[in-house]
Amino acid sequence: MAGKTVSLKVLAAHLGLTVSTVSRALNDYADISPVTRDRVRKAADELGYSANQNARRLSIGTPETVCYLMPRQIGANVQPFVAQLLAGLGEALNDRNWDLLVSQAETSVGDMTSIERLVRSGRVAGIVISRPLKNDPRIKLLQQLGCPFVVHGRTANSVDYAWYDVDGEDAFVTAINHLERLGHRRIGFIGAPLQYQFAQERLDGYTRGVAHNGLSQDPDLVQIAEFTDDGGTAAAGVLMDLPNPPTAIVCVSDMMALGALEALHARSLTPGEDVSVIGYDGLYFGKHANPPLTTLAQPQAHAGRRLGDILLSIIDGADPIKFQELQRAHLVQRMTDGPANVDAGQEDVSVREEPQ
Amino acid sequence: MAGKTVSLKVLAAHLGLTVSTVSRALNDYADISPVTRDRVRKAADELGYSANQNARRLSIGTPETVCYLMPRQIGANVQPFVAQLLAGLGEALNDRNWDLLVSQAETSVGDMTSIERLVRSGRVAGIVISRPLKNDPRIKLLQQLGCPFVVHGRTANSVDYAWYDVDGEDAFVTAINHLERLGHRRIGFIGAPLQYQFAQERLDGYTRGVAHNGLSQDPDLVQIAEFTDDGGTAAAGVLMDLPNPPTAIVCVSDMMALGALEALHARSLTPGEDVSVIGYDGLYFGKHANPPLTTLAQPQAHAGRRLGDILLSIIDGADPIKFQELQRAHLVQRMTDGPANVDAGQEDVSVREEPQ
DNA sequence: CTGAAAGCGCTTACAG
DNA sequence: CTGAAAGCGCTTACAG
Repeated sequence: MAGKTVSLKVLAAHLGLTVSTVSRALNDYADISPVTRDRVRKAADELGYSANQNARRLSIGTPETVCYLMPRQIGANVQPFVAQLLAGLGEALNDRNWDLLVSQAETSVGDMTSIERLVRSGRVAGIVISRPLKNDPRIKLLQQLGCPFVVHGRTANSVDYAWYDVDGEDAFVTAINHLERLGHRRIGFIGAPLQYQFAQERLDGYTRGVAHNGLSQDPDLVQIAEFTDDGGTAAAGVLMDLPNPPTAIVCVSDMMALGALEALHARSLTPGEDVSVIGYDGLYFGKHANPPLTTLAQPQAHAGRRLGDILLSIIDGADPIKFQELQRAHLVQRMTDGPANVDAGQEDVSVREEPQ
Repeated sequence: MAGKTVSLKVLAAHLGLTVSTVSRALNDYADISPVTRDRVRKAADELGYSANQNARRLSIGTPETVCYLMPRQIGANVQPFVAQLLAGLGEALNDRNWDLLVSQAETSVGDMTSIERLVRSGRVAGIVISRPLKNDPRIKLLQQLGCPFVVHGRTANSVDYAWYDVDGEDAFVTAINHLERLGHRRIGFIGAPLQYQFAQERLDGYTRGVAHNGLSQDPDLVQIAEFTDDGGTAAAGVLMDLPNPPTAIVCVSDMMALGALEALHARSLTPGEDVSVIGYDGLYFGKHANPPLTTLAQPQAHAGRRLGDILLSIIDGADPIKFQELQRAHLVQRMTDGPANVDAGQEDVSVREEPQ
């Protein structure tokens, strides 16, 4: 019923003042008498006045809005981190009463078009993008458009823009070191398509860890598959069916690791005893896997907040390259890592190679 | 480098026309000569012109924007459906080039304030809210403000607004019927705090199913707990430690069901054999639970798209109460449901009641 | 301390 | 078919 929206003009008339005075009173101009200021404030509250933002933003020349470019689903994966990221971004923006827009394009080309439109039509003052490709054309576009942005993740060449990422390479070195201490010498790697930078980074970490520890560098131990649980199952199947299978497997994501567990179960192998498996992401859900999944957990909780703060700083004029922040993942030991059991793998293979 | 944003005025000057003509050419007015129209279009493309939306929307009198009020986390739960919902909403809005805003308040009171501000400041033409309370004050507020909205879920009294929901009551009747056919006579219910309407609905379904099938109506079989996996573990613990424990348990969410599985494992009970467990949500992840979780799956995929379309229809003037859509959940049988095993439960209790 | 006026970048009757 | 002008609802120099 209070459906009628009240404008500055109406409020001013109600007070017997001009819009000019009322506007300045509401915006805390110093040259407004305290008495008037309070009168105006009170009336605004009573009438439920709230400045029309389209008008205000047109006038002040900024959209006071930031856009999160939601990543498309890769494979069948849901994106459990999106809600958390948005909450954090929103928190950062709330502090100055800015708005958060969400956009998701159907295709990569669509992404380019919508970024260009979003910026050119003055709808956003900055953009956050997630999970970039190795060589992501959106970054060059944003730079050309002169639009402030921050990347959640990194590209191959990440020197000249702002990003916030978790050190996947370091994480995989950590995983390999851990497995080496448990006595593993042949460790498999289940990866995702390498056009994603995160996939490449994690493979680099695996490669470095394996070399550094003098472990087997058998190329068959590296399996790239579709970025889903089924991809993980397929890749683990290939690994375990090798003449000389690994005693441990590291996976680029928890979802792929869960798939890998299925492949072990199908071969009557016990994860964590016969074969160790380590995932990546730290999904809460892994706690309830069969058995509970050991994983490299990313510190996701503050990513959104931090990305928001960084973007606002850049919009305020800070130099983007001052914001290149690398977080560390940490190992969360649950039940799928354990001492190397060389026999188990071998035995299994010989059984399958000599059917009854 | 193309950082300069080009305005109508610049474009018009470039063409030797007035902004009036150029604007109408771009907006497909019939009274513009085809030749001019094409010339204008071409120049706009070349200069990368895109109408400033703040100005445009101020002029046409609608924000062309819709807001999704993101639910706060309940307990430790992530909201895996948020990304999917946003994608669907975005799809519906994309068709007319509208924008999607996301807002999350810290508190319920904050929700009220931000809704009022969002509407009064002319930032949004409509709002989508998720997971309402039994008696949700936001709904009355939106009605008073005269702001078009649609609810994802329902309140206790849902006659006079638009909603899109899954029939939780029906789903739980289905679950009870299924378990009854498997021979279960004592079925436990693990619920969430009843201020959420979905929690009440699902309990109603349980109650109805149990009564209809003449099963035990022992009040101890109903356990309300915190809406998390730990809550599920605690509630299942209470149920299984009853003198006469249930042979099956239905849970209001998959997350709580996963917690319940832990309680069974802790008592060396095998889910699906000794005690059946059925969850609700159809989380993909349940596939990898220990053992894979039987669940009532909600048809989530199109919720966002449908909510978006409904909201746009209402904004266009349609009567909200024409949009009250109830979807059905369906049983996804994985490994945690099975024939009643009355002995197991009893045996277990007696063992615990007579320590060695 | 307050008011009158211009301007933000569009759209859209209204003339011609 | 095109142009000149008013208006959307604000903000902000500029007078007084």
